[in-house]
Amino acid sequence: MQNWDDLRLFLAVAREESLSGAGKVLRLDPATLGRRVARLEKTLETALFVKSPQGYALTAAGAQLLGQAEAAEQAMRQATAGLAGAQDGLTGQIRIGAPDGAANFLLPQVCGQIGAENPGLDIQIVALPRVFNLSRREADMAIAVSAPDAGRLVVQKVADYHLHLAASEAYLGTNTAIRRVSDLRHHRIVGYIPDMIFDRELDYLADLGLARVPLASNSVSVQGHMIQQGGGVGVVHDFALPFLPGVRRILTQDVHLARAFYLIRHADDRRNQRLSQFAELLAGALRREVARLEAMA
Amino acid sequence: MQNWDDLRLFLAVAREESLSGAGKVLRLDPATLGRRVARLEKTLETALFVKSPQGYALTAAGAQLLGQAEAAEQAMRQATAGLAGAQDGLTGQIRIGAPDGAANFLLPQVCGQIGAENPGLDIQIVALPRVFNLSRREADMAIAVSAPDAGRLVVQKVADYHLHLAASEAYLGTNTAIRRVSDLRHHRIVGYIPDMIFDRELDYLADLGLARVPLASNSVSVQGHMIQQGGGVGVVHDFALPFLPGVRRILTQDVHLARAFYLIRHADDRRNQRLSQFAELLAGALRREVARLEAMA
DNA sequence: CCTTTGCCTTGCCATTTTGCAAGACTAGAA
DNA sequence: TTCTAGTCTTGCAAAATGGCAAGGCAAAGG
Repeated sequence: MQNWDDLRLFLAVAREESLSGAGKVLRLDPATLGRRVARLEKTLETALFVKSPQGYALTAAGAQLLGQAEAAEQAMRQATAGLAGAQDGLTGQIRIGAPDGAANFLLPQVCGQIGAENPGLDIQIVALPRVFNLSRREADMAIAVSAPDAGRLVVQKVADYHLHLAASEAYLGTNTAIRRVSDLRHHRIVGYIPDMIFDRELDYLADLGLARVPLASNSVSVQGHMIQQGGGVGVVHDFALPFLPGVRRILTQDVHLARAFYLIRHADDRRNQRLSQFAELLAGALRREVARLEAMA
Repeated sequence: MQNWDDLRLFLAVAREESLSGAGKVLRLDPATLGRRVARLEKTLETALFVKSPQGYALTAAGAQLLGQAEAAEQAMRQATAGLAGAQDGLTGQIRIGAPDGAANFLLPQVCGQIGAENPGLDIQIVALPRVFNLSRREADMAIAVSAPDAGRLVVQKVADYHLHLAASEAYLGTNTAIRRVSDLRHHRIVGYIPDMIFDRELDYLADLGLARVPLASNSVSVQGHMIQQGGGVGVVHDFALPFLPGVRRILTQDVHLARAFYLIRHADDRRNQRLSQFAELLAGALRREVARLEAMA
C-alpha cells in the first residue's frame, strides 16, 4: 500500500455505502472520495465497489478488505490513544537485569540518558553473570545473549555486537609476536571461569580451541582489566575497547566473533504501556550506543 | 488521527533515525518528511523526536508510538495481502442457518445476488424454527434474533428490524374496528405455537398481554399467509409486508416492536478468510435488504 | 408520462503538498 | 584550528490534490 490514508477513506465509503454519505462524515468532497477510491482500486488491482447511481456497494473483495480495514482502524486508534497517558514521561521504578558486559559498558550511559529525559524514573541495573530468572520477578526485564525458548517470555533482538582478541600494548611489546591463532598456545589467556559459563554463546575460547584459562574471572569487566594490566590475551567486546585505553585488538582478520543482545520480558507485561514504552526506548538507545562505541574501537 | 499516512512516514523515520535515511527508503524528499512529521507532532500535541544535525532520535512518547505503529503496519500489510487470493471471488459451498422469517423474506434475494457475483459459490439456506446448533456444524454460520452468550462463538450484529400488528384488508372490512390494543381480545390472533417458541425475543404476544393464540404456526411464513387469507390479526415483520399484498399494519402508534438479527460463527472460523469474506458480504447485503423492504412497507 | 430527487462523474481552478537548491549547523578528522 | 561530511531547515517553483459546479443517469412519486 502506498498511501495508508486511502484505507481510511475506503472505510468510510464502505460503511456509508455512498461517496456523498462518506463525504459528509469526513467533510470531504464526493469527487475527492471517488478519485481516491479509484486510486486505491488501481494500486490493489481489484474492484472494491460496484458503482451505481444508487451508491457504492461492496464487492466480495471489498467486503474482505473491510474486515481488514477495521482491524487497521483499531490499531490506528490505539496508536494515538495511548499517547495521552504518556505525556509527562515515565515514572516509578524499573529494574533491568543484564550480563556484566552490557551492565558495565552500555547501560550506564544509556540509562543515564533515559533517566535524564524522564526525571520521575528510577532505573536499577542488576549485573549478573548468570542466566537471569525473570519468573521470580528479580527484574522487570533482562538483557541476554541468547533468546530463551522456554517460558512465557517476549523476546526482542536489540543489537548485534562483535568481539575480537585483544591485549595491552605493553603486553604485546614484551612478549613474542602473535601472528596466527596457534601462537596463542604460548601466551597467557584471559577468559571466563570454565565451569561458570552460563550461556553457550559465551564459550568463545572453546571455539578457538583454547581449553586452559590461566587468568579467569566470571566478570568481563574484571577480564578487561586483567588484559589492560598486561595479564594476557583475551576476548574483548568491541564496545568495551573505548573504556580500556592501551588495549589493542589482534588477529582481527582471523578471529571475528559476532553475537547479539536480546531484550526479554514477561509475556504478561506485553500489554503494560509503561514497560513497553521503556523497552522501546532502551532497545533503541542500546542499538545506538553499541554502534557508536564500535565505531570508536 | 486525521491522516493515516503520516504514521507510515513516522515509522520510516523512527527506524532510520533520520529524515534523509527515511527519504531514501520511501523515495521522498527529507524536507517533505520533516514537514509531515512536524504536522503529526502538532496534531498529537507531543514531541515524537529529538531533532539534531545528527538525525532524529525518538523521545519516550515517540518510542511508544513506534510500538503501536508497528502493529498498525502489520494490519495494513494483512489488509492488502489477503486480496490476492480472493481475486476470482468465492467458491465452494456455504451453509447458512436462519429463522424462517429471514430465510423466506430476506435470504433468497440476498443470496441470489451474492451467488450471481460469485459464480463458483454454492449457497445453502437452512430454515429452522429453533435455536441453531452451530457446534455440530449443521451450518457454517447462522442468523439469530439474540446473541448467545455461551460457547466459543463470534457474534456480529447485522441489522435492526421492526414488527407491527397487521391484518388483511378483507378481514378489517368484515370485522369490528380495532382502535386500541384491548380490542384485540375480541379478534382471532395469529402467532407462534406457544410451547414452540425457541427464543425469548419472539414471544411478542406475551408482551401484548395476549395469551390465547387461536391460529398458530411455528413458521412466520405460514403465519403471514394465515393473516393474508383473513384468518386474523398477528404480528408481522415489516420486511415481510411487501410479500403479503393485501395485508395492512394496524395500531402502528400503539404497538411498535424492534428486534435485531445477529450473525453467529464459530470462533475457530474467525481466521478463515473465505468465511470472513462471505460474512461481511452477507451482513452488508442483509442490512441493505432490510432497509429496502422496510422502506417499501 | 413527466418530474423530482438522489447519486455519481467530469472539467476547471484554487489550494496544498512536494521536490529542489541553497543555507546553517554540528561532529569528527586533518 | 580548519575542513569535510553528514545532518536539518528554509524559500521558491512545479506538481498533485481537493473543492466547486455542471452534466448524466436511474429510481421513486405524482
